[in-house]
Amino acid sequence: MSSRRDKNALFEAIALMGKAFSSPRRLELLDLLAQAPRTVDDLARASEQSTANTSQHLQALHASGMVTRTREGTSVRYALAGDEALTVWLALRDASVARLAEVERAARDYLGDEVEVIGRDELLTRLGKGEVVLVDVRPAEEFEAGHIRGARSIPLDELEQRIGELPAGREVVAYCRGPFCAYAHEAVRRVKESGREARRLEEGWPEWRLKATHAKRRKAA
Amino acid sequence: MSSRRDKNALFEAIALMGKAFSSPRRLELLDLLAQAPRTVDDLARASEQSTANTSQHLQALHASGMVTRTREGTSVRYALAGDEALTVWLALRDASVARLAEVERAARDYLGDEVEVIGRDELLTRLGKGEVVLVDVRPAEEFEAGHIRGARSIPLDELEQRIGELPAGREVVAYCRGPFCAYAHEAVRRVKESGREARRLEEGWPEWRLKATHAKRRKAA
DNA sequence: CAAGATATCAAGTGATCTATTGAATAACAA
DNA sequence: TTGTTATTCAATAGATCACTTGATATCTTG
Repeated sequence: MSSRRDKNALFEAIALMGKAFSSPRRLELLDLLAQAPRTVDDLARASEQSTANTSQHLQALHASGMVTRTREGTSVRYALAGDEALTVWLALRDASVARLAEVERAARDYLGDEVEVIGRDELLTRLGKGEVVLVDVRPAEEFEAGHIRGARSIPLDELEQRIGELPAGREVVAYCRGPFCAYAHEAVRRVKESGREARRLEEGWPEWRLKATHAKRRKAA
Repeated sequence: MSSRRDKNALFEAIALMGKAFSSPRRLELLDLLAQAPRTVDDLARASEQSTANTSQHLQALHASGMVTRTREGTSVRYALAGDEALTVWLALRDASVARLAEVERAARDYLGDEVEVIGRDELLTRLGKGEVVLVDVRPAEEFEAGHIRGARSIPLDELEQRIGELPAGREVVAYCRGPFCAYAHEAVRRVKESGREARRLEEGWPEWRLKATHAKRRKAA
């Protein structure tokens, strides 16, 4: 009992999953998969790297237990492996923001000026009163794979044309993939330019969904 | 806006923290630090590796933002960097158990036969009724650094001599560092050999503490 | 200030990881 | 079958990482 060999084996096994988080490319793939399942080719295009390299990283992620893989005709669809996997990724992301100044700096550079935010609770109460209109500005496929109840889909690149669709007199709230996603920031800026009130939802879709299922489970118990 | 360079920088910054989890040695150090702050020398002994190597890994962990460092006279004390850090580590640990068969196998080899467990809620109600006696079987320093309210400290290697201290007629519940810690398993086996009822608490100290502070915060809000 | 303990640094070696290239395979459609 | 598309494999060069050894720096105590 308590043998060094067994203990090493245990931590080596955990490190197998840990390796998933040691490469920026893999993290970007995880971030994309947190929105919706995708094919290799799709992920390669979205992360702007070669297909071969994407495939190799995806295989590494699969070996680490973070993603699942299903063949669909000629292509292969990868998906995040359950809520545990999502939870780890979100925890790492949040911890890195909290503890590493580099991440905050990089995020500021990437996202541009901060815009006003609204939190989960306030959004829910104002949505209930019909005071706001909630817009999902991610690409349409991601909206279809899952979205916040009551949101309408206007992908960022259609916002300019379709801004008239939004009912007047209500504040606009935009959300996208998460705190590092530039879409909602940009959307809020554009809506405000058109002379309307707008804020960004603090949460992105993955963390919203996770909190929602937790709440449901707590209620059920 | 939305430039590839900035996006890469962002994920590279997060991967800085991610690298903390890619080495089994570092994971073992994190696991130890989740119990209590410790000095380099102490950690080197506990993880059975050279001081120089331990120091290097600890510096890597420090660079990754997972641990803090304070000089104390001639030695340096490392500690986990806040609840965010603990949360990531626990999330990774749990996800790896859920997703990787290798971890379960390694854990079984290390821990030996499973013993009966008791959950958080049942323990709390039975503790309230005075039906159980809760024993912390970790080393005394870890008990001193923090423990479950109402527990008494009997380190595993003193259990044999001190087993008489335990009030008769009450079930014994033992806990230690977490699901991969062999102390509680072994303690339960020994207590049962002496003819008393005993179970192992499912949670270890770090996750118990984290849940407790969450509950407190929810209450405060 | 000298001695002793603790931690870190520096250099080196073997191992592992990353991204690239071009070839190989699998599923499908004509 | 043959061609087309999507994915994976194999080989490789360069970079990074892990661990060792021996020297160095820092703080405390006598």
